[in-house]
Amino acid sequence: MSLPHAILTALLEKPSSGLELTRRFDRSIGYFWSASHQQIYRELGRLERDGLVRALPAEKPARGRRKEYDVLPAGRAELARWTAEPHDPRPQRDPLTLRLRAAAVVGTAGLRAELERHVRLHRRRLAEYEEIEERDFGPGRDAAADRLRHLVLRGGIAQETFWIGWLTEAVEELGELEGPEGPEGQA
Amino acid sequence: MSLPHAILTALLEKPSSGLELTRRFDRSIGYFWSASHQQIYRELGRLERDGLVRALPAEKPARGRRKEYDVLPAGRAELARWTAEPHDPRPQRDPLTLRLRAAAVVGTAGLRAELERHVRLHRRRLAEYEEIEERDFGPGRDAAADRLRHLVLRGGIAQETFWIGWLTEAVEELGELEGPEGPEGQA
DNA sequence: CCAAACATGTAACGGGTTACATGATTAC
DNA sequence: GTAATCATGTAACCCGTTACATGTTTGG
Repeated sequence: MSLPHAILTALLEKPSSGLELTRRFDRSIGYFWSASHQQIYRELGRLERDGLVRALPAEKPARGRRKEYDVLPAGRAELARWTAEPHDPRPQRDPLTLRLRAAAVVGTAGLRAELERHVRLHRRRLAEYEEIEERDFGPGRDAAADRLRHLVLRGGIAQETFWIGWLTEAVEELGELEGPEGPEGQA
Repeated sequence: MSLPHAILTALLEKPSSGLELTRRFDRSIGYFWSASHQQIYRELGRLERDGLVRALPAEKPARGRRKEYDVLPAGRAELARWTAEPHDPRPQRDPLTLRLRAAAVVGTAGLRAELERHVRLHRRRLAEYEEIEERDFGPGRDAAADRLRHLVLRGGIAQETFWIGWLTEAVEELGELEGPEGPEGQA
């Protein structure tokens, strides 16, 4: 039950239409909570029905017409409640690790290239983060109000750094198992 | 679409009943792919229907009677296919990070204690991993066949280490924002 | 005999994904 | 006018969660 709270957070930062939210869930917010436009419209409907957000009055509301939302007091209260409430970490589900375990049984054919591809993806993501850090939190720009935002960004950077390091180790390990000639299939 | 493949991997490692699988998904496999018994029974039914696994013949199959499964050739082939196939990393969804971002808008009240609780949870998980590492991969015990399993475990250890480090930093940051007297609510 | 533990399920529901539908605005 | 783009939606499906149901074996 986090999507509504992600939307409330986004709308408190800046009132938006569904499409604008979708765009923001592809960038900053999407770095730690992604959502498709279908999810967002469905959830906006519920939040409006439940009195947590409202659509700003438009002259002629209709399908295809831009609808801007902002957060009502009840929405802000609900977000504050949820933020302070304890939640256990979600159960782990990492397909790539699972595939390594599977490879121990059915063979490592093809996995090495895939791991290298993931290294590249994580490197790209890390570069994005570092660019944002330099732009938004460079020397002399770290305003006190942005401390939490910077903290979150550093978390993303550390996370990507972890992936790159571990995946690189995994590639080396597979290399030793497979030998220099390439994959051998069934181990 | 990873649950069936997690089950196939588990069954190839060792043919099991539904309940045994459930137990294993609470320990080793569950460290990177968790599943409830309801999920497991539902999925075992589908895998059997699709000819990927079979229930070992029992004299009188009935509800409440133990049913042991093992993997058919088609199941092994499907697992090998899936393991080698490219898959993009899943979209990020981290509620704790989201809550930090929300806290930047509605205030940090209560969050510090929650972060400290998460640090404790991750420390405990890390201790489990390190215990397993010492038991299974201690000096002189690192057989070549277990290289991949050890690699996966080191990944878990690095991941937990990342969380502990970042969350500790987050606690300090909140401490500075809130001051020594405690939370102040709305920032 | 009865309780506890073992063991296998069913049903309902919400979230996330994919595919598709429809209307409005803008640029050519 | 019409094609592209902006913008909001609907429908169907599967996965994961929660709650509940039912039968079997074991120990006292």
